[in-house]
Amino acid sequence: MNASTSPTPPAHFIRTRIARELAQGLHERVITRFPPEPNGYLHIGHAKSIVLNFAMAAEFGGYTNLRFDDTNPEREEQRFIDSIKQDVAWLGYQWENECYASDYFETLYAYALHLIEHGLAYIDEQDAETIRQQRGTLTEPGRNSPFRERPIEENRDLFLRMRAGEFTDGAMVLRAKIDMAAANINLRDPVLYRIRREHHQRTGDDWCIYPSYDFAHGQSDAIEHITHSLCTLEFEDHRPLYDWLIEHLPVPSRPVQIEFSRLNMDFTVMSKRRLTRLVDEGFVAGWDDPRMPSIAGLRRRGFTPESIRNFCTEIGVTKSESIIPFGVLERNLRDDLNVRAPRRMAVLKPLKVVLTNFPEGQTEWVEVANHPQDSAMGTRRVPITREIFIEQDDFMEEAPKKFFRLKPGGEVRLRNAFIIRCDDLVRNGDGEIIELRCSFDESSRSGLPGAERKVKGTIHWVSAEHAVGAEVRLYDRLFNVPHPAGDKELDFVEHLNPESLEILSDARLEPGLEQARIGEFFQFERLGYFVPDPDATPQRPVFNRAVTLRDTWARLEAQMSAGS
RNA sequence: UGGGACGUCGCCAAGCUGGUUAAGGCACGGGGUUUUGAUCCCCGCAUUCGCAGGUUCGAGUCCUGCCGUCCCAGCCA
Repeated sequence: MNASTSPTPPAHFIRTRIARELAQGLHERVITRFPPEPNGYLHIGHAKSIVLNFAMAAEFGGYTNLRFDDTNPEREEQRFIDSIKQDVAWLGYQWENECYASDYFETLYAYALHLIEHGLAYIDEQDAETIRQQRGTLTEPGRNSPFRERPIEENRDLFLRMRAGEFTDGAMVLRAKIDMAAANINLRDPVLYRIRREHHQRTGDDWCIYPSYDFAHGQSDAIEHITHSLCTLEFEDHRPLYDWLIEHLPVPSRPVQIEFSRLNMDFTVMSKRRLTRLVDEGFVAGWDDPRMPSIAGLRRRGFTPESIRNFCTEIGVTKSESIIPFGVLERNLRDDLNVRAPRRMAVLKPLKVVLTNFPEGQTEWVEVANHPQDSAMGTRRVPITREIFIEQDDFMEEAPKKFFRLKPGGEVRLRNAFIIRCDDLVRNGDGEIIELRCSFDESSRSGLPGAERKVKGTIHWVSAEHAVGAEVRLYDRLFNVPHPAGDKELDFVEHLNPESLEILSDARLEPGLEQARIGEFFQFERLGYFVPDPDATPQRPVFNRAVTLRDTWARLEAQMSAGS
């Protein structure tokens, strides 16, 4: 491990428990695993699990395996394995071993035989529907299968032949012989092996029988000497089965399962099934669409591994269900980038301004700090000319009293330059303002004594002649309700926010930004944090807004309009 | 109605075997600094721990009962 997080990680029940166990000498070190099924991309919810697993192992002197739970070839694909590895590595974690449940198929098969030989498993020839009916309900016990008392030798023979491919898919299954009357339905003779003629991405056609999750997971943990098998709450009911199998099998170690609550966030969906639908049905551009809560999407959007790790640490680990506001993740990004991102100026929606007393054809270069609080980040030179662009939002013809930006007859400071006064407006045939004519105060240049003069507002700008045209993509929440998946009546896609993506095709960037590479990030002053998008070409820069700056003014504005 | 789990400030979340005034973060409110209405810095922010009883000198922490929420009846994971 390597990824550093907060200095003092908050206490949580798993950390506390492990620390106590170590103190008691129950383990020498902690070995964990992150066990994704390769049937989709990783999302922010997985990040919580990844951070937890790697943190526990790292803090207690062990390591973490990356293990693919590939027991169902029907839905698993190599491309998902590749993306998962990329995402875990990008988050900043290095796994000790790359493992696959499928690597243990032979051992698992031997374990199954062991169960059979000890009279603890049997071959059931009933179909799925019959087994389901016999299982009983939440309130009624199940009934024994007519095959439950099949002699050991016969079970053995049938299982051997199952593997040999003598039977058709679904013809029979191997079931654990536990208790059909158990209150816990997982203990009502759960299926351990099923026949499935499906090509496996790793074992090819070697097998036509595949172990179920319950049979594969705990035993894989034991084989890898995992000390703590951390999983989410929905597996709590499986723990008795997990323990039963470990207890009755000649496994090399005895792992324990500990459950914690999964991550939920508002205004998004987190289940792999729903995310897959968004991709497959074209509601988003792909798994790496910047609006997706997938790791790939967040990465493309501009989130940093640090911000995601800090977020996962900050939200804590408990057994209580919670819904974290999406804004918490965004704030973690701001906190990270505020310190590290070089500042630049960019105008998203340009409004032309002519500085009437600025010499025509002249270019002045102003020295600008790359970071207002961190002089180590150096300075750069930015050109200013007679014609510049400012943000359309930074001018109002009829402005409210608290509007500190430019208005007719008003003054404002051009960031890093000088104070200007708006003298005139130029309109087009439709009466729209298409240009401002301003004069600047020579004595108020940055660095001169007159720069001390205070004006209410400071706005950013870019030299018209030098500006780089670019496309800028702004993102808003993917859904317009807090809990899109929680609607009983409406399909969650009905809650998709039609305005989640806004493309600005006429943005003007400070020169130099066209050189930006994937992986770099910037604060466009007063606007937010932006990163180059892979869609960019040498001729056409494309930037994504990862997150806005905190905007107290927008909040006030909203309050004012709501109050009036 | 069976089993498993959870319920501490608007959102997260500490709180071990019961013992002074119920951590911390975020959000929020107020003030200060500021050529980003950003950042940063101060200050404020639960007589109360789902509810009701009980045990105790003393309970968020123990007991009883109730209420609410989530998960489980795939040959998915």
